[in-house]
Amino acid sequence: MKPAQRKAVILECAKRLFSKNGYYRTQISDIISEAKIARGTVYQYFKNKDDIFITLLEDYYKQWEQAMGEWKDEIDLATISPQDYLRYRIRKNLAFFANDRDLCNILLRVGLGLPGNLESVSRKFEARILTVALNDLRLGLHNNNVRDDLNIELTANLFSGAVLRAAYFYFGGGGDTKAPVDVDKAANEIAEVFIQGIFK
Amino acid sequence: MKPAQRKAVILECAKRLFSKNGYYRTQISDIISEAKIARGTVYQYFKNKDDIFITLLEDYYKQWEQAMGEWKDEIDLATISPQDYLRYRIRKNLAFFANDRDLCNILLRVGLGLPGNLESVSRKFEARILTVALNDLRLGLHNNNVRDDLNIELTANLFSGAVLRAAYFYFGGGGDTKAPVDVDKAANEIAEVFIQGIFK
Amino acid sequence: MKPAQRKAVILECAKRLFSKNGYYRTQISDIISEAKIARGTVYQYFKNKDDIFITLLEDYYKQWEQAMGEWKDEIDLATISPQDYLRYRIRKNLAFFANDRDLCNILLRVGLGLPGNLESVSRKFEARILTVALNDLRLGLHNNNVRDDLNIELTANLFSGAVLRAAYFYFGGGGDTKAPVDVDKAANEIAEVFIQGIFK
Amino acid sequence: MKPAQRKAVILECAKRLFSKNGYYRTQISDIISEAKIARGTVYQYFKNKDDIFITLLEDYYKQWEQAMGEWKDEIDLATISPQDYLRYRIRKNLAFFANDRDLCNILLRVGLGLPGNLESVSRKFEARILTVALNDLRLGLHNNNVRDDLNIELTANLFSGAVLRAAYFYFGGGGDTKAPVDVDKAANEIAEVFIQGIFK
DNA sequence: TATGAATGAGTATTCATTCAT
DNA sequence: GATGAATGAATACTCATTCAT
Repeated sequence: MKPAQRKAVILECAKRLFSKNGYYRTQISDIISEAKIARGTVYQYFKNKDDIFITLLEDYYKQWEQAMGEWKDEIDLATISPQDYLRYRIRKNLAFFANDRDLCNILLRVGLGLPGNLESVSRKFEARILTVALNDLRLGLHNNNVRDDLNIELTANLFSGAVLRAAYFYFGGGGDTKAPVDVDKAANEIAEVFIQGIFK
Repeated sequence: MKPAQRKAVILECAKRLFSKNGYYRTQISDIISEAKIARGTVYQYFKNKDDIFITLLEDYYKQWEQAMGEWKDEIDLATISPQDYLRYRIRKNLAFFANDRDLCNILLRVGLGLPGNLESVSRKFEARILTVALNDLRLGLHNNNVRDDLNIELTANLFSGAVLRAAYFYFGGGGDTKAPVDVDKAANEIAEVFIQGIFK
Repeated sequence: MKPAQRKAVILECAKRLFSKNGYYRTQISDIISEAKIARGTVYQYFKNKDDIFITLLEDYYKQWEQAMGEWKDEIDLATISPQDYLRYRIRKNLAFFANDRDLCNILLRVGLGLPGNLESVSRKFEARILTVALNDLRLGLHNNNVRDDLNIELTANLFSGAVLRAAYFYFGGGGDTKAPVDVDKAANEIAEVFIQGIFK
Repeated sequence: MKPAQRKAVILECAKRLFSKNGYYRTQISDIISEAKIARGTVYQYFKNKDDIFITLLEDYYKQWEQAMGEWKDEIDLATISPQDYLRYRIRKNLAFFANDRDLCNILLRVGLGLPGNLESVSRKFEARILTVALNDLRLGLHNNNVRDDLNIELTANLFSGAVLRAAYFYFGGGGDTKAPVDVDKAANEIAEVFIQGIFK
């Protein structure tokens, strides 16, 4: 097996375990028996247990940023309606989280209680999601699409809280495989709830 | 000091520490030095560390149930408009979480990664909040106030995700004391976002 | 058993083991089985393995300083001959090292190869012994007792190297108990070798 | 690179590292990165880490024996004075240790705390140095040059302790290059200290 | 009831050595 | 011969819990 593959295997197993059991209850012993490798091998690829976790989150963070940044090719900002833009954003997020239940769990449910250094990585991601929502609202305000009296900071929190919760509802959680979700439909339904309350 | 007082002191200190550092990073040593008691004394009042955490959550759960159940005296279900009922519910929740930042943090941010037995307690609370939202929506549907095409299970998730996030936004988080929040105003603002999307 | 006693027992056992096997080959497991205590107990009294070693050396260093400083009551500097002063110094050192074979071994044979932080402690002691010898020679030079052409820095090294080696010869080394040594006689014999070469 | 060369490179690097950090703190990783070879290559030339260390010491031991044995061509035993013989011996030793600071450090400061098997190699060398000194003294006694009342076993210890310490003083120790030493002058100075005390 | 010294199972990490390529 | 990824035995240290005083 090539090094890159092996590193990927370790990450994959670690992800599954962190998702299921959290950081502390996942032990190096679990990871190596899951990945069928020797104890020392983990330390060939990662400095320590933290490093595995951070790598996982950072990778995911980068993927999310990339996914969110792809819109330039998918929609036409000049002509799209604010409502459709919102639908698009929600769909994009849902689709992203739908991809990987484990990372979804890790991001949405592992927070406080991580070793201090890891917490900040987790927070960074969360903060970024909030910021993107906030920026979208500001843009809408600037374009005169959003209700003038809207408390946009609060609304960004409501929105991101709601969407992440929906992602967790659909894609996260325990062992039993959930029914496949129609992401487009779900995105539209979420959008319908917010459209009236946000836009003019 | 009377036993009941002493137990309360332990809980108070534990709460503060769990809120700040999470379950694992809070050690018995921290609790006893904060509570200025001897190591063994903790075990006079609690079976073990888990027991402290569970007691904390269960107490909070009961308080929440009670707070949510008080509406019979505060509003008149027969005459209240659906919109006002929503506002009332949101306000009620915000006011509850506003009471105790530490418990707010514990509930909203400590989740995955607890020892198995604790996780279920944490989940139970969360599930209950969701259920209440769901029941409210069902009631609204039954009373013909809520949009017929609304996916109420999803919406309950959106709603509870949004409100809990707002609570965390306003009341939770780190050390710096946040500015006092006008709970009524915040509740109304949240309601405005949802009213149009939920009701007919 | 009182805490102070227990700490002393740990130090005693650790000393014996460090003396016999050196720092690295002495394991916490060895210490606890020798001291008949639990693993965790060691860490009630010492921060870590280093701390035990440092405590041992620092204690010994203090004892040595004290022993060397007692001369004010034992001899009369105003009337003592340089030769007798030398004899006295040697006897003092021999007597000190004769007290404790284990510490003798630790000091004289454990040096390079300690963890970096411990090395400096070990060096400090050695350097101090050298300095005392050097100061004595300077004093002799000043009092016009010592040969004018003597390279005193080199001689201090020769002298301390010789005396420490003699201490190790008489008191240090392996398991078999050596015959009891007449410290006074040995000190005089050592002195005879140096007196002619050092003094005018 | 030829095998013999490669083996020499490994030994050279290992020597430098053992001298600087001792046996335990020198790791195979250090040696291979210093020697710019692969991990496995070390084990083509040496059975294990111990083998490197032993080889180093044994080589040095042989060199020392050879150097000490060359006197037949350099001095004339029949005519040399006991004093000159002593000077010669000291010079010979100093010159030998002056050659290689690293081996000087390893021999003089790495002792107790080596893995059991290595310790004996180190001791053997030390014992040999002592024996040579002892034999010289016995010879002097036999030739009626040495003081009749001299404790020659003790004196051999004093002498070897002093000379090794002087070697360490002049040639051993840390990173900063010491000023070049006039070995002849130093040898004479050392001799002056001992001559009067040893000889009739 | 209160204490805090003692306990020991549990865990991350290291590093010499091996062996397939 | 040379390589370096893989191995796993070994080891220091943690921390919830107990129990004699």
